[in-house]
Amino acid sequence: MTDATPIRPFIRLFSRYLRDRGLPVTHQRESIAEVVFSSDAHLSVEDIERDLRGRNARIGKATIYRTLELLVQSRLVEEHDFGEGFKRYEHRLSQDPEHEHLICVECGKVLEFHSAELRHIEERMQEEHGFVPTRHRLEIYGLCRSCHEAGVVLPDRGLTCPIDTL
Amino acid sequence: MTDATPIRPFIRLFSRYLRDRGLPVTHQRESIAEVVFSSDAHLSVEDIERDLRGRNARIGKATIYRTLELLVQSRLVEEHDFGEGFKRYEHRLSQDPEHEHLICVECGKVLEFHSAELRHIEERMQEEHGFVPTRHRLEIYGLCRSCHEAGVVLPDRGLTCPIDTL
DNA sequence: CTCAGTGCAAACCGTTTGCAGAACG
DNA sequence: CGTTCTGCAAACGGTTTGCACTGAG
Repeated sequence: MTDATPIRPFIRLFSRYLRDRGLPVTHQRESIAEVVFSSDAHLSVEDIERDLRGRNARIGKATIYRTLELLVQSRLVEEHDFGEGFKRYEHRLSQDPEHEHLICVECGKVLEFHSAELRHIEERMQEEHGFVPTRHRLEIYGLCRSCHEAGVVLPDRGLTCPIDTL
Repeated sequence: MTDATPIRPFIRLFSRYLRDRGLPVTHQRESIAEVVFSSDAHLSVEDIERDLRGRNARIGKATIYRTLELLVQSRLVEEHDFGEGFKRYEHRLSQDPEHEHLICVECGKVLEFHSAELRHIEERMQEEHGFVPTRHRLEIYGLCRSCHEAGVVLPDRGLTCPIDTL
């Protein structure tokens, strides 16, 4: 998100979500929403915690988790698990609400892309398997341009040729 | 895998992988491989542990984890994380080695499907972003036919209309 | 004033690790 | 026989929970 993008309206959106459900709008919740909406990155809870400390907001980790749960429920924020052993959070405002991820296994950088093909795949699943899709996750792991150009090569530790020994 | 499929060759394949690296081929490793290759399901460590007990093999959980690591390294077995808080394991023999997953969020059933489109998407990423793909993960979550026909509906707890209040 | 939220610390739970004793090669 | 493995139990680390206190409505 650029600095020009005002995040205040997004926080108000979250406040509305809370009020609609009769939940208190606390300073902590607003601060956490502010941090999440201020970044276009895929934030870990640790990232959020650090950012809050930088803003002189002393908020317990438990509150961060509890507030993220609310943000995810409100659909304003999406939860990701890139297999790092912890979750990451990304807001869904002012960007393509449906996008997929390219994840560099070397440097951890995350790029986003859009895929029209997925809609067709989902339709096919409904036709062929009677499966009603509600959400999906497409992640492509590999080397980003800079890591690849830096000559990084990934080790292959698998069997040389599985088939010919059956 | 049908009962007709002999799993012995698969276990031998794993033994070869171990021998090639100078690693001991122990009874425990063979038993664990036997369990994993005997099932076409997506097994949790708990599933494997239970199955081993059923075969009167008393094997510690740590050994199961350590052996699964070897099986994954050998590329004979694939590790999955469907966001349940634990991992699942699936062997890659006698089936489409590259396939994606349909996961029913109601009953947990997992269906597999193949998508030719993914190759094209990966090629596009290389052309457009210079990203070199090594592996991917495509999971579609939703309701399987039987759950959908049973009338299961998923709750929508998000904001009614995010945009119009900005 | 009342009910939910917050902070802290302890609990959780799948997974990993350290170490003494057992097994493979 | 030396090296690696196994089993047990303790450690780990991200996340969740219980509870006394604080604060929003």
